[in-house]
Amino acid sequence: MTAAAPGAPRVRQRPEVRRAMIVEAARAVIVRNGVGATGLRDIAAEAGVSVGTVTYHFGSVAEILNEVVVLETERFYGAIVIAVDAEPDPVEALRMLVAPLFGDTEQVRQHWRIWSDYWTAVARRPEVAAEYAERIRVWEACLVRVIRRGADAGVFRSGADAGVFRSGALPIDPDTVALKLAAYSDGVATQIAQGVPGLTNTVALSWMWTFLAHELGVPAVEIAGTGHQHL
Amino acid sequence: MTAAAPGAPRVRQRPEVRRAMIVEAARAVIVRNGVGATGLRDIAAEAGVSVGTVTYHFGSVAEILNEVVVLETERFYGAIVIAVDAEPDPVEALRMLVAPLFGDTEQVRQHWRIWSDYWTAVARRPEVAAEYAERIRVWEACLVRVIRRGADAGVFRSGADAGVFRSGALPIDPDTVALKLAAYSDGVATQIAQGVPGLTNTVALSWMWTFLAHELGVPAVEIAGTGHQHL
Amino acid sequence: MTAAAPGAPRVRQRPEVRRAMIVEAARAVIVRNGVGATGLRDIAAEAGVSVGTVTYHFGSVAEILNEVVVLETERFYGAIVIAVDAEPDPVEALRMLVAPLFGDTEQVRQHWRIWSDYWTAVARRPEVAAEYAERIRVWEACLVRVIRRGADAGVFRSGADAGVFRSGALPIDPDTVALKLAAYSDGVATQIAQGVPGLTNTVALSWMWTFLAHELGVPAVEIAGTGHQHL
Amino acid sequence: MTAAAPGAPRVRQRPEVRRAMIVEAARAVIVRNGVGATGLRDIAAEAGVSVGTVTYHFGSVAEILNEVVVLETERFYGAIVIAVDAEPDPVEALRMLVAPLFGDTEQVRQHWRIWSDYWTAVARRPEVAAEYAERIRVWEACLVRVIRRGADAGVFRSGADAGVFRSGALPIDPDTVALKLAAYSDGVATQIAQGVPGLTNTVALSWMWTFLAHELGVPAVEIAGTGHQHL
DNA sequence: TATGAATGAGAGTTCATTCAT
DNA sequence: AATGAATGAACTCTCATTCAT
Repeated sequence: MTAAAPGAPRVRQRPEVRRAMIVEAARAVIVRNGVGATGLRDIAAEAGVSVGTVTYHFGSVAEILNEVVVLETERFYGAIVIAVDAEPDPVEALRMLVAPLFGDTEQVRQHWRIWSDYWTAVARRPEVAAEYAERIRVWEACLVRVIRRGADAGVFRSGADAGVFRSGALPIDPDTVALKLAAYSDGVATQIAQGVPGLTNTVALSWMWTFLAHELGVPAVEIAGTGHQHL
Repeated sequence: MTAAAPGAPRVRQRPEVRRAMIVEAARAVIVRNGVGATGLRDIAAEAGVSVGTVTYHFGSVAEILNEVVVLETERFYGAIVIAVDAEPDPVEALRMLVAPLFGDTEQVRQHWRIWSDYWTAVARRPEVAAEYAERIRVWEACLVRVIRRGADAGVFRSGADAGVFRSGALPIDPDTVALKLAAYSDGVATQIAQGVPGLTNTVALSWMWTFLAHELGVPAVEIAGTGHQHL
Repeated sequence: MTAAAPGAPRVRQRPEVRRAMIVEAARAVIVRNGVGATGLRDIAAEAGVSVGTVTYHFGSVAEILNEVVVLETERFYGAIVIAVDAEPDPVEALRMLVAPLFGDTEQVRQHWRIWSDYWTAVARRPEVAAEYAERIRVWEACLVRVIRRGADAGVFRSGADAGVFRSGALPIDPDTVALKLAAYSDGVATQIAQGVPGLTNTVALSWMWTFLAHELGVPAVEIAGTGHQHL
Repeated sequence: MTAAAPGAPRVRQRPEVRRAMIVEAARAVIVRNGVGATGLRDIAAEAGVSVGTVTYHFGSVAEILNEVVVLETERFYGAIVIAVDAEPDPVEALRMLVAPLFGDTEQVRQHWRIWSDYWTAVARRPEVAAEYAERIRVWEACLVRVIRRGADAGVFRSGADAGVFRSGALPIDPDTVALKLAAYSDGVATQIAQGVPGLTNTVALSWMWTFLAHELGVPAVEIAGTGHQHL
């Protein structure tokens, strides 16, 4: 709880500062209680301000929730995407992009919690999602770029049927592979969030490497061991 | 609408019958509006009974939602699981178990809608999930059995690193592979539900086959072509 | 205050009964505080029920206000209009219709209070007014009928310019005269509501008779004296 | 919109100037939205100042509304009253005083809009009305003076019962006649505001002349024709 | 068994007013 | 003189739950 003591002196903040504080508070409430249980009064209490202050700075609760997700996205992926786009080696870029998804930190766990809640909340409101989709899908867009670079450079090769039948070199479709990986990582993160025993972030990450090894033919060398341990 | 005609005499039903009718009505409302927008009044109206009748038979709305998911699970997977367990050929059993996930029918779409909504709603209430986990995870449990049979029979082989480096025969862990597939299928179904362009059930199913080809070495013959088409 | 004591036992009423009780309570609040100061909680308190009960029976506060005006209209004018339409003598019918407007009773004062408030509140929402206009304008419609009967029978004659210049028999337009009288009575009632000194209902009524004497040539015999007394 | 350009430097104004600007803005908002929908923020936005500035100059929103009506009254009636009091001929003076009430201009329509809204709003607050009554009733007070002059000069004569029975010369009560006309004009203006079909300002004015012809015996010559046309 | 009127806490939102700057 | 961030009470409306019938 960051909530100010009752009767605390009224402190003025510039709007962008106060907005940021409120969004931060809302993020904390969402992480603790979930999007569905995040109300105006919870946010205000967490931010240590009155409800009036919250509605003064935001037109609606939905606007706050959207801001939280946008903030979360920028904070979580912003630096990563920049670094990845600057990395010349596609294989290394791929590692830099995927590894943070299942880092073993509280920040990662909170990220997935916000993410999964938000998607379900907006699933029935596609018009809301559309407005934010572009800003939110930065990770996936970056992944597409990385895959394309690797495919063009010839370091990624389609392994879709590797070991099953003798296919020649199939062309890689970056959009498809990116979507597959996004779906897979989302699904795995959801399972983790539900507390499946033995499914840690480390294990999840090894699964991603295995998946990419099949899809793009990249070696899953460094952490090869972890992928095979029993759950 | 299943709602009874207005003014129709409401017949007395035995509790289990009335409960089933209400759960059926609740399922319809969830499919139409989503779990988050399913209220007591909606359920009662859909069932053609009063709100009092609903609360007479159920202790809370949450209980109804749980029942819906249990019913959905039994209905969707019940016959499949029995047939799969009776199928001697593990490869055929695997096909029988996975194919229905992304059949191109309204029933399948409704199933995923209920499923994804429920998990997110329930993610914050692990005690609820635990009570129902066993009954809900029948598909996954069946998958574990099938994989174990195939592994024991030697028809499934670890293809985790197939085509990447020359690994010898790694042991298959049925629980792990089942969990992976469950996560993947959930993630893909969520993407479909959000209307990703080009991502149809047919495409999704081909992705599952590809995934299993890598994980278990089973040939993805029948529908091999679809998996490679551009999204 | 009709409000029930706190903790009073929950009493069930049939919907139409409860609705009527709530409308009655809303009427009392409007009379006391005005339409603009009539809120959900005031109505509930006055009716001795919870706010939930009010919203259970009415979809919105606006619906209640409309019901109050409709009730008020029917109660105030219903019997009068029937009697007037049954009265064969147009002059007598006219007296029966106009006299109640400024009867010296609390009911009449309340009526004008509700009436004036409602019209102003609704003036900016013509679509609301339209729905209720027909039911509300029963008095004016009845007046039109009476004037037409009297004009047809030749007992009313245009006195628009009587005493000013020698006009022959001008045709009477019932709609116009009715509208004039409605406007005049509304205006006078508004002045009374604002507590103009010396302006009583009795005086106001004499003004109506004088007005009609000029417009329709009916003698203002009975109360002729009062019209000339100094305010 | 009178609102200042965004980002424009806000000049310091002397209090009476700023007050006048705010009252002017409030008038515009009232005309556009009605008294009931005129809030502090609307006024501030319209005036191009902050809410703080508005409350710095005015103790409450009600005070602003009162000022608007006082301003409106002075502006609408001020010059008229002066001219009327300077006009030696009572009949001509009467014409000069009544004609502007239903002139066919936007200004007139705005005036009645403000006027009717205000009266209903303050009807429940007699203490407010009292404070402003004197300043607001300037028109009525002037009318009283004109009638008295005309009566004293013998050019107005009581026509209360003209054409009905042969009364001798009844004494005219200027206060009563003025109040009657005020009530009538208010009532008719309210009907116009509600959009009664066919009821234009021109027709309304002819009604006023007819009314005064009866009450004071003045000929309704100039526009005599319009008073009789069918609505 | 079944009903549905009644409840009241809690939701988001509005808004006149306060006051530190 | 002017600002505008901050306040909190009050608003309408929703809804799962209770319980007398």
